[in-house]
Amino acid sequence: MTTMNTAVTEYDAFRVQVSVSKDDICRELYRQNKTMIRIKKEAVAVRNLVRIIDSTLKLANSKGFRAMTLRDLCADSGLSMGGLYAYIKNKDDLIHLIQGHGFILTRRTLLDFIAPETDPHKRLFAAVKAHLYLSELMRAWFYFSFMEAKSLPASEKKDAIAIEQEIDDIFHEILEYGIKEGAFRPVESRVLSAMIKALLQDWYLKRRKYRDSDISVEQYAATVRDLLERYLA
Amino acid sequence: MTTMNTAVTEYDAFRVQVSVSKDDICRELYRQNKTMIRIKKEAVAVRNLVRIIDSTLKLANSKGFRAMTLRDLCADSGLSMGGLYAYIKNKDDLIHLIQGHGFILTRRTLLDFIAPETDPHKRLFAAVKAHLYLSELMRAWFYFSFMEAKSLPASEKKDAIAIEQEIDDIFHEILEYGIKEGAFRPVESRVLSAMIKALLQDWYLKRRKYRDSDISVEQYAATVRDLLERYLA
DNA sequence: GTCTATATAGGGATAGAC
DNA sequence: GTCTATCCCTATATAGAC
Repeated sequence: MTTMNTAVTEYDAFRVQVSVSKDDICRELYRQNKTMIRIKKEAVAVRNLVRIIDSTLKLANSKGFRAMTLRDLCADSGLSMGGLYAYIKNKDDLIHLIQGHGFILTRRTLLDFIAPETDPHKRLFAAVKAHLYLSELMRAWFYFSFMEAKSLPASEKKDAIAIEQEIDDIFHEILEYGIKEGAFRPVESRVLSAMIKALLQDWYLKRRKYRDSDISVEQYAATVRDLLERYLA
Repeated sequence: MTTMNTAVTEYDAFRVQVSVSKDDICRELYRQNKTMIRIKKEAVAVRNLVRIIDSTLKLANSKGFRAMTLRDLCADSGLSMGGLYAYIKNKDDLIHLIQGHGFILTRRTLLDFIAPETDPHKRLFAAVKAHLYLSELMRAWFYFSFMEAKSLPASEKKDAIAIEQEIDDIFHEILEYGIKEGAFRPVESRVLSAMIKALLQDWYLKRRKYRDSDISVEQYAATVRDLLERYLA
């Protein structure tokens, strides 16, 4: 490897490693929703899906999904009403389209990143970092999913809750394992894992605040680790 | 005082002390908004305001403010459309009506509860408890304000952000003071106060989860204190 | 002060041209 | 595959009776 002048942060490395590009995700979305989408050419469909999802996230996150009209969406994305309706059969399908990936990707990423770690301390920190870095990378998705969770149709809401629970469980398990191994002192692992999630969530819910205070994702991750290490020591 | 068989928790005592009843708050709201409200008899107005606000919080918190129709609201509150419009001039006034009090009350309560404490440890824990207990007492208000913050008209949004900042500052000040006094080790107090708020917020954002896990507000408060004490030691 | 009935607009959804 | 024009319903808001 050649020497580089620019500082490569751990987050940068993470970004390269997961490499979830908009195009990749929209391509996957297209393939998953071929029955609903009327467009046959993949290249065209993916290009428009990127625009649709970008605009939906932007508008819904700034004024709320319900307050966003499809005319707003068309104006922002450059599509016409007719064009838009080649990709969805109704407005709620936009939620469906967006929702599917965020949480599943989170779960996969968390598991991928803790898998190689056997030491409880390292496992815990790996999970914390994976969650923070991923939500940093896809903060619009995370924010949307959190804010519009109540708008989900019953069936999807159940899925969303289940996946949330799984993420909870990942942290709970790491804590329980660490306690059993004697790496952590015995604590109420249920309460603590809930709190860990609260801290991770704040990173994408209050993104602006942290940006204004010049707090980087690495710094935040380090503080969370520090807080947990001292509590568990 | 006579001895009692039922266990009186600290939270119960808090509730008595702040004694923010729905009626009191709605009476204050009525007086503040006399220009907008067409009803002249205070007793009548307050009774209806209680119903309107109760129903709005209930419906908006379950499906979102925008998704809630005024017909929903009328059905739930028992008022007619005409009746409702004696209290507001448009739907957004409902936000205005509800929003005003929560944060201001929080600030007042926080300051009241930390004022008598001089020891940094006690001050910090008093603020934590005051925030948790108040949000427990008025969780619908807190949840609504958080979720509908983006729907606020620009002028009110500015106020809301300013008050939020003030609450942040209260914690920041306690930490800085404690560090200066040597009661706490030197830490990044900005990051930590942001995290404290994240933990406090989670209590009302994820109320169901904590209820399902049988975690009481006192237990949560104790864990937060423990976490902070160990971090700051 | 409260109700019912009604006006109006705005937004979701579609038909059909190109 | 994409656009424009239009349909139609729903939800806000008001007028006017009681």
